[in-house]
Amino acid sequence: MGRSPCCEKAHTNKGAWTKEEDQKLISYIKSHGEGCWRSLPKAAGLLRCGKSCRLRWINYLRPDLKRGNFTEEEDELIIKLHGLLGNKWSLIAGRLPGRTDNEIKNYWNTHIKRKLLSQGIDPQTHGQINGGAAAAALADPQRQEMITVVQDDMAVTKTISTTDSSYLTNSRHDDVDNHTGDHDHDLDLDLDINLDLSISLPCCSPKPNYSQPSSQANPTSTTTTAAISSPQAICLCCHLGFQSGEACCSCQNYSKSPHVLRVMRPLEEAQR
DNA sequence: AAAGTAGTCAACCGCACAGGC
DNA sequence: CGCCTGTGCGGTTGACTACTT
Repeated sequence: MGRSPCCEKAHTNKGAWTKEEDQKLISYIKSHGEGCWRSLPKAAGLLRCGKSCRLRWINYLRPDLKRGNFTEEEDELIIKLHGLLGNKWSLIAGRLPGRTDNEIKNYWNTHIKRKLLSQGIDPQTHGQINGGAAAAALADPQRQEMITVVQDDMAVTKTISTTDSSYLTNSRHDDVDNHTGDHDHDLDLDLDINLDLSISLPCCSPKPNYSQPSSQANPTSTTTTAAISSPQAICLCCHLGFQSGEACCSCQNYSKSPHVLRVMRPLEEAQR
């Protein structure tokens, strides 16, 4: 069937953005807010495709972007998150305040890949290039990552078994829902998933939407989850090597900030 | 100084999904 | 239920810059 083009390409500019275009986009979004990207270019007086506007805003013009070099801590976090999530750049970016998926993707491809290769680590499997130990560990059928999800508004949780290693290597954010559908027996509940992982750098600058009234409307009922209350689980942050309170905001602040996803694993696995 | 090469990163492309109709 | 639209994502490209010869 084929999709219709996202815009009338014959009348749109392409390539690098000019300062004038940037200014138009910024001032339009400042006064009207984000959203409705398809109609935005016309409304803002831009000869650009809506997708192009969105990309420009998200990757370059957004005021909360942190420009500049990545820190060692960010490096570490990206590597660890990539080991867990694969090429899910948007999810990884969600854990790095002020960084965009495109930026992280570029950084991965230009810096981290090379860094890992020079250390003899396969950037895809995160295993030793000659041994592949980590990849083997990932494929271990005994391995069970317990992901406890705290959903923003519904104030409910669910636990996902990720015995299937494809969950870690192939799933998109939205595939998780498919995954849950395919493995209902692994689930406690059949609900939507908020993939807002509660992993972040020590600075832990909160995302703006965390403070939205709707998210805070009912914080108390979400604070108790099976994983939290269970002594048989540890926080992924801790598992990844961060000391409690160092990078793991959720360990310390979880009860205060329930709108997080905690990736947990059984204690016996962690103790192995 | 010029040419060639490598590295970086903004931007584009195509695909998939959600939701409305 | 199927089609269509809007949006977001990951992969890729290509322009620009830095470095080397």
